[in-house]
Amino acid sequence: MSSATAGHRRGKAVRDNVLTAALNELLNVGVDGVTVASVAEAAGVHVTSIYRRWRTREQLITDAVLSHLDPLAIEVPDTGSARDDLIALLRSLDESMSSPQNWALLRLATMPIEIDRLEEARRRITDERMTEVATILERGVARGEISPDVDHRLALEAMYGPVYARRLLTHEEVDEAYLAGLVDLFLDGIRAR
Amino acid sequence: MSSATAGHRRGKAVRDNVLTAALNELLNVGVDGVTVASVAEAAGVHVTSIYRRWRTREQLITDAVLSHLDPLAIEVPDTGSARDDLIALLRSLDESMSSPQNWALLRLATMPIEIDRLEEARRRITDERMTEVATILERGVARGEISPDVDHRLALEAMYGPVYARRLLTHEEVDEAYLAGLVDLFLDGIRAR
DNA sequence: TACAGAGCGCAACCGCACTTGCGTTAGGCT
DNA sequence: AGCCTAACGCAAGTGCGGTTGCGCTCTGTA
Repeated sequence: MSSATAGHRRGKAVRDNVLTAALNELLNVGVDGVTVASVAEAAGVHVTSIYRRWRTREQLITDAVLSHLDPLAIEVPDTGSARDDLIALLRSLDESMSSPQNWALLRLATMPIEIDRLEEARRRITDERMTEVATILERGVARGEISPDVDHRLALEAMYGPVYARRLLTHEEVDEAYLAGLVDLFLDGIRAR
Repeated sequence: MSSATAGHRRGKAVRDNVLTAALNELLNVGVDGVTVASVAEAAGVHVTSIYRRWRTREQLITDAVLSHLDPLAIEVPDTGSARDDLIALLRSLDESMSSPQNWALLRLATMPIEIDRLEEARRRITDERMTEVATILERGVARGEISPDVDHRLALEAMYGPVYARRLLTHEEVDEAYLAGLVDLFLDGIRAR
């Protein structure tokens, strides 16, 4: 009794069923189309059982997305030129937002909910991206293309920000010319010389 | 009858009452706290009448925000240095997001709703900001600080993007050091020289 | 003044998120 | 084997967003 595993252990199965059902619903009908009732039915579980484990619909969706997170597994681009590497990096960021899961994750992040796991996942993803941008920049430094005293974290935010803004805010298209223009701007700066 | 003003003209009063009531509710309880019922009660109007004019709660809120939009009326900073001007510009952008109205507008923009007036308002605000950044950059060019062949629109997006991203996505603090770092990055670029 | 019809009040209704209370079942433990 | 109890099933209910149909009321116009 003193152990944490008192009572039934069917809980695990229920949890797994619900989460996969929720993810399927999410991929089929989108973030806004997911209803707790439909998830419950698809999982062969009662609505009450869902609300016992997840307090809100948002937490359920968040958990479903996080527990089946796509392994980013990005090939760090290595074209031989820092400029092209950075463009490829931004393109891969933009393309990743086409995935329903990642898009759902992004939209959840914009909502005024404090979910620790969300915060943690965002940080994890950011860290992965950080290593990529670090690799690219360091290769660029070795080639003499990139200044050695660049704050990687700041550069990451500066380059990702506009792409996020277009996707989330203005909903404008993110085409190749835009990405190239951004990277060139970041490379050369706007200062006169 | 052939005129567009057939029937009652009480409509105008109802519309105004509802919109100001909605805005008050918005300022008091926040975007998510606004309920159509409470707005109706505060406006002395029935819920049905609201739904006749605005199809959804989102459209009501959007209309309320847009019809009472804060006149931006930004003083274009003129510190004598393009760097400080740009920092001040970003700071004023960030501060504007502290306003409940502007914050509501921003959050509405991130939602998957197609509201023409929202699109239009965003464009209008962007255009106003564009003239500011253009002024700053041109003054910088005249002083020899800024390169003359900078795409103003791209520069605007590039500098605003990270600020938006922090506010909307990571919810990290936007402090003076961050803004200064961003501006310096944009000024000098990351290319080695 | 009287008509016409647009605009509003009103009530009833649906769907969904979320809650509560209680009965039931399925494990782990002695 | 048999108890204990956590976890689930179930039913009923609340509140809010959104919709519909009908009847009344007010106002511009004939």
